[in-house]
Amino acid sequence: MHADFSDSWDLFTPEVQAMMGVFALHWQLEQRLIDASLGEQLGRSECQLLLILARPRRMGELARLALKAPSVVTAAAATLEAQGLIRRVRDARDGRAWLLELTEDGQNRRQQLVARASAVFYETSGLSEEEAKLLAGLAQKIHNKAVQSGAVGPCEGDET
Amino acid sequence: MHADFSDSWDLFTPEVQAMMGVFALHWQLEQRLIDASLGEQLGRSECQLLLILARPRRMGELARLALKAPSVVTAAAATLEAQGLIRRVRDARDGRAWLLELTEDGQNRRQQLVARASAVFYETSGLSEEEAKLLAGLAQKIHNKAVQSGAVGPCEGDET
DNA sequence: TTTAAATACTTCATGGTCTGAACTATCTCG
DNA sequence: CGAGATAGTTCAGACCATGAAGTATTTAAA
Repeated sequence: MHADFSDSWDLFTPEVQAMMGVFALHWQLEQRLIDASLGEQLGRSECQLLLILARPRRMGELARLALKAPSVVTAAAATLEAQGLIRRVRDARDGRAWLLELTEDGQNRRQQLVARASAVFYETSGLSEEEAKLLAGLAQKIHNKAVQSGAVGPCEGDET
Repeated sequence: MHADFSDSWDLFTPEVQAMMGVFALHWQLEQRLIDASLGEQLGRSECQLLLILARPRRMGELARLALKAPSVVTAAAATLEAQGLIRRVRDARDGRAWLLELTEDGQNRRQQLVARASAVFYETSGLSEEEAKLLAGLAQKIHNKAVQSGAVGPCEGDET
């Protein structure tokens, strides 16, 4: 159809162009990832958490990394736990905090999700593997910066 | 801040890394753009529409380009019109369709928004101008592809 | 010309997701 | 021990998007 920007993409500044690409990719990824995850009750937050959980993390950490409110993580964790994908363990170093870690099922499920995400990524972005790596490089900078600005918190002692 | 991935970013595949950067940037941009637009009643959709409206477009076109349902565009257009930022004109070539075009106020508002978006973009992404251009290049491919897959329409051949 | 089907947009009810405030439990420090 | 900070939880309300049904207009066939 004639609904692309081939005629007027140049009317946008590079920054706006970048934004529109980001919006488009984000929308497609979320949409198709969730559609693909049907059969289980995984929503957006659950998928995102699963992706981030490459290794055990505290819930507060997860909230900051996913740029979500803590209450969202609580809800998502409850869902994931109910499906046996994660386990909650008290943080030995701070009895207030929970560590979320993947069960064996969770690890399998995560692998599937990562594979699915890669496929969807290439399908919807149309990028080559090299371009994807390029984007990944930019992404690291972006994500780090975003997490920092999002993390308004003055140093809390959750580190040591 | 201890909540970054400096310790484990490499645990993710490049595709997942890219996704996480995209998610982060998208979230920040939407959030901060809307916060900045307070004082007027501009929501996410309204901002997005304003950005796309570099030149008059039909509502259906806008829906496809923004990857939203037509009803969302209807609602957003009503808001923008109520604020005097856009004007609705019947498409001379098809009396069923409306063309949305910016009023003079709308053009000013759009310029502000673009400027604001650029600022927010650099602040939250931490990218250089060159990197932004790089990202913009990838973005065009992405957006085109996304719009195409989204446009399931029985529309005649834009090849493919 | 008349009529049926397709298209562009609108309206509305519904559901999903996020936010923010108030709450419990635990830790830290004096 | 007690005050204040921090980690997580709960819940109500707002926001946004979806999808089905409705109106107006065009297109094309009878």
